[in-house]
Amino acid sequence: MTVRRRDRAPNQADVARLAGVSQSAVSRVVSGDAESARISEETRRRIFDAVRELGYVANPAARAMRKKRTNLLGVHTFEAVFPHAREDFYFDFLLGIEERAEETGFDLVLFTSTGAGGDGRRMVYRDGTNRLGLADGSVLLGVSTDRAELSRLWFDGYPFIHIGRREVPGADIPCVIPDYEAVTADIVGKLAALGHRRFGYLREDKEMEPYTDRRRGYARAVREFGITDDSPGFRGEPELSEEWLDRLATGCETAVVTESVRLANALRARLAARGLRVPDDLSVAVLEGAWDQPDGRWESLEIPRIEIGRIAVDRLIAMLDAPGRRVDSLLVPCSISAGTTVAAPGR
Amino acid sequence: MTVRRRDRAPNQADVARLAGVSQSAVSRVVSGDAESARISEETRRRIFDAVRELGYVANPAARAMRKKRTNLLGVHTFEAVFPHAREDFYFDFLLGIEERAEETGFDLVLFTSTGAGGDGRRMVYRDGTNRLGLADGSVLLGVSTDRAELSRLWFDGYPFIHIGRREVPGADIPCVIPDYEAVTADIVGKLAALGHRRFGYLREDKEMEPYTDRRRGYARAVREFGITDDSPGFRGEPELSEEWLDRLATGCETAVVTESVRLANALRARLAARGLRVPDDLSVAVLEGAWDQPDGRWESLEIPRIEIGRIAVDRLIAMLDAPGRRVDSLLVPCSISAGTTVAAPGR
DNA sequence: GCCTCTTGCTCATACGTATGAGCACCCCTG
DNA sequence: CAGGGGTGCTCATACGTATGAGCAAGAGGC
Repeated sequence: MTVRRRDRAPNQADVARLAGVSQSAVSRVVSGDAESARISEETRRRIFDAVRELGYVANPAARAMRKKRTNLLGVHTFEAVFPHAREDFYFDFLLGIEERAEETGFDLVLFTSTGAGGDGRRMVYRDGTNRLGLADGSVLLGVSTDRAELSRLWFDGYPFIHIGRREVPGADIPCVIPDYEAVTADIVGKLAALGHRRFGYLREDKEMEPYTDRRRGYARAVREFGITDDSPGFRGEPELSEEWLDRLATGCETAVVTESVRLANALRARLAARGLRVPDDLSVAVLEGAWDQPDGRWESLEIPRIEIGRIAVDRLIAMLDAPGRRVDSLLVPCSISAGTTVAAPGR
Repeated sequence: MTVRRRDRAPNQADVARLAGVSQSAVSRVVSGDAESARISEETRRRIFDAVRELGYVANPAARAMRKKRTNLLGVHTFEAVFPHAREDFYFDFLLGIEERAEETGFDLVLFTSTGAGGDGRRMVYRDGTNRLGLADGSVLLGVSTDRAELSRLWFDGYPFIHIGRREVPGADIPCVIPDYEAVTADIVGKLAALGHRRFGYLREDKEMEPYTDRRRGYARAVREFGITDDSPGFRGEPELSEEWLDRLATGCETAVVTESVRLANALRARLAARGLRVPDDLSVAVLEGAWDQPDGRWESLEIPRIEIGRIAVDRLIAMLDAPGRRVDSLLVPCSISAGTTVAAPGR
């Protein structure tokens, strides 16, 4: 006998015909539902024989439509490019998500097509379709989160979880949140323990939650440790101005906390131009995860990204298992990554 | 008015009711089919209004079931763990696949669940379901390819493409293949041009296509360049024996070609134990992609992995667009990655 | 011999979308 | 005003699976 490659996949009806039973009997047996206990051993065998002979496999789309579950978890980023480079901020989150999806038996959909509009924006809703809808639930991430889409997703009752805190009025977005507030206070505490009393704060020109969290943590630490900070950043101005650099040069402040590696690098360069060195003349700590730099490691944060990815998947699955039940956001502690850019105040 | 979070997603029937038209009119308008041109501007507007009001989005499962297209491309590896680490052999393939999927407007499903059986094996067919079936087509990769599953997929008419050559009797597996044969001949040619005439060949103890391809290329080069090779590896024995090392120590052979970095490293270590150095006493080339080593770069291959990933996606899409049409396998040229482990024969 | 319970199935329908066929109406032409 | 042709929709059905309801046959009890 010659096996022919077939063009149409067999369905349960085909199996049923061959086994001499009804389609529903086939469904009961192959899907292993509760009623299937009441199918005789003999019939069951005949059905499985037919399944094997025809090479039947369930149609996932039909199954998904009927059961309203696809066993897929989605991953969507609002950035223009899907973050797949190792260096990328988001890569480790993806790693954790993947690991946990694999362990829990879900497949993962990377929603890359949502960016194919050509306008550089990634949209959830496009052409009258919520692409995420294909997945039972999704993990969202990205700095440029679209609040309107987040809000709509929530009101649509779509199960999702966001990595990083995002707030939308009226909605109650479930997030897994690196605890920037606490670790910021910790890092200030560490500097205070070294003897620093006069601080400067250098902020990004952004008003998103991750930054306001850091600022809240910083402000709290300032109160708590009796620190003096008259820097523009602390008052809310994002400038790294000549005047402030001049003032730093006077040695008035002994420590500066910056919101990003970018700012820290800029600060160091401008200080160097004035003959000042880090950490000898000024201690600098960075409030984000910092890769190794050519000239030493920044005192910075360690965000447990893989862990956060895993947690996000777990919480998402919890939402799927208990629809309707609200899932709270979760703070995940971060640690301090010791670097070579802080020291006891020199003078 | 207070917006309530809804529990059930609206469907076309809901939209139709609100707009005062039939469900099919809604389908025609929102899916933008050919007939939709024959819906009046006025009705179209009413439908879109209703769509907006209800927040309707098409159900992807139902749409997939009806159109038999999900706009999803799958990625399946036969390895136990999904290759997501940068260092991983497969990572760059994934990168290319992702890039191209994004550009062509497909989403990507990472079939991670296929490994959740707990037995360490990744299966396509499990629990009476071909998980890949959810995607319109899939890219398969992995060294430990399961021939039986490959064969079954092919006879089932499922559109897929394999990265790396794999042959299954009776089936006609479409592959995207790094051209190991040609680049192996090239690398031998390069050594021959340096003046090497007596070669040794060190083989892995595996009989898979990627290795037979290399061996074929090597054998061809041996004929073509008039090379002498009496090594065990060339005759088919995978041993790195003491006797052969002794013989190498006599300086009889001036160049050795190995099938893997692993073997090359072992060779170098054993040579060093005999006081021989690479490339001073012996030139060594490696027939696979080699990361940088602590002690210099191996003369080796450069496999255009990203490019291969991209090509795989393109060919897969071609299969989807022309079902039934057979798609040939494609050889992709590799280049030589110059290293520090070959030199002109010294003596 | 009648009733009830259990076993082992089948029937019928729902899920949401897409689409060929068809129908009513209007406009135009001769 | 008959006939033809377009316009703008609706009807009905298919896709493949899952599942509540139901039915026939046999077992068991009185």
